[in-house]
Amino acid sequence: MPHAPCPNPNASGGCAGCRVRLISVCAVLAPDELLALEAMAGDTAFAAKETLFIQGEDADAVYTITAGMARLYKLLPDGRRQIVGFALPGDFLGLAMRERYGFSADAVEPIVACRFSRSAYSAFVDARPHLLRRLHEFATHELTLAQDQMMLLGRRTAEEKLVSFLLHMRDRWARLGRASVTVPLPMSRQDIADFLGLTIETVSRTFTKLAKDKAIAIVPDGVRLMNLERLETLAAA
Amino acid sequence: MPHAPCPNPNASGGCAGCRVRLISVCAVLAPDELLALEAMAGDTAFAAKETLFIQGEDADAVYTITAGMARLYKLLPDGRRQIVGFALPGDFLGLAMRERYGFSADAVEPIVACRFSRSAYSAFVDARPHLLRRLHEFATHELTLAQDQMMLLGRRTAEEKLVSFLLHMRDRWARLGRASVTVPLPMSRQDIADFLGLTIETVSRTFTKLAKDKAIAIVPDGVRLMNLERLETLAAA
DNA sequence: GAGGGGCATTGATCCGCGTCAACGTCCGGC
DNA sequence: GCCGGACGTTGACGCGGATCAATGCCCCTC
Repeated sequence: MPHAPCPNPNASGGCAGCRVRLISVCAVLAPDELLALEAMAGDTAFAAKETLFIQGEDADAVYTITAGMARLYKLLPDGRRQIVGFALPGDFLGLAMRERYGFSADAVEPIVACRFSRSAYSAFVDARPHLLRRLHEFATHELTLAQDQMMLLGRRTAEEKLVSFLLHMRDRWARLGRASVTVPLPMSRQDIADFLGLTIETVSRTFTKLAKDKAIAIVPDGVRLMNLERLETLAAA
Repeated sequence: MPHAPCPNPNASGGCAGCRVRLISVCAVLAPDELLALEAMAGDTAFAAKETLFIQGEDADAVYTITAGMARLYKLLPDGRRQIVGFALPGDFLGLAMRERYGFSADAVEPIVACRFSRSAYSAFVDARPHLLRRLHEFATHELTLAQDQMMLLGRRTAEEKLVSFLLHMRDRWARLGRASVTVPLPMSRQDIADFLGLTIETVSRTFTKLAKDKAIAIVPDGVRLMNLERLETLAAA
């Protein structure tokens, strides 16, 4: 549920002034289309740990994240969890546009998201093939990432998994204009473990080992990449 | 490379008579569009183990499989392999429509595939939003399957992996009109292992264990599901 | 600033699956 | 019908990462 004081980053300027517009699906929309979209959009804020939606629920809304990070995950009946992705500003939730959500999503840290009713958004897309094309590009990009993640989960060691993850996160932050050797990791160790198919203890031990080897330095809410060459060798192997 | 005697299943009737048309992306095309598509199509046959394309190559063609099974896989520099999917009749290879192939594909058994040059196909799609929509549905379906596979690879045990795989293959054959408790498995044990993130020995041992438990029976080129209830319990857990 | 709860780290031990090795089975060729 | 090679199965053993358990470290609350 949206929280009361909504620090809407789009408040001034609307969609045209949205700071994630150019990296989101909205980048392909013309000014008049942005205005039409704006009429459908509802900005919502979510507190840390708050739920956006749950796997199996009626998919009545789609979202573009404008601030913060969400985790997307599936659960087994016995509680085992697999995080299938982390959503950052500019990311679109609801590519599938199915009747029901295929995974659950909740906020790692406070989030602001642009919300659309699925039926309205679907009609909007149907009338705009260039937006559909954009959505398809996003979907195939996600599919490629998912296949990379299959390789990681099925065939890589714990150390390779963690290093690949760090380099991947660095690249994602870089695309958001936050290129740095310091990689923010707002998610918990448990989240990282559930993304990489490991346990929290193995994640922690592997971080410690990499830090001992001076490949990384552990800093508050993230890591600093100290030896990129070595890290890239570990990830490539 | 295509082999000489090409047993083209579409030869009589063209696209309109294609036996996978209604389950392929082509199902949404009108008769006149099928004729236009037919002019672009080239049917090709591949022998078992023959390569359709290799990861990283220029993606100059897209395919719809019309007969046989292909394996889609990624390799690490040291030879570790992850199979990201098996393609069956009706499946489309080239959803991404990127400059380069994101994975390699080769024939598990003799294949017949409908081949299109990527540039021509891309132009064809651009002029037909309903086909783009169909491709997007295929892409999001693949994405959902990929996320299920992430759950399987990251969080399931060897036995759960194998049972889930068997039930999944049964459902795929069923959608092709070959519903049966006997599940054909034309791929090798090594292929199954590389799909499930296991070794060939573990796959073999797990098959033997399931057969000893009378949950399955191992038959030439497949398995017979003997105790569906038990198998479904194992897969759900 | 004392208490407490959530998260992370570290150590000891265990075990599922990988590794290594031997053997069996099928099948195609000559 | 014998041979050879590819593929599959089975057994013995080892290891990477899971499990179990204790401790540490924040940070929040009162």
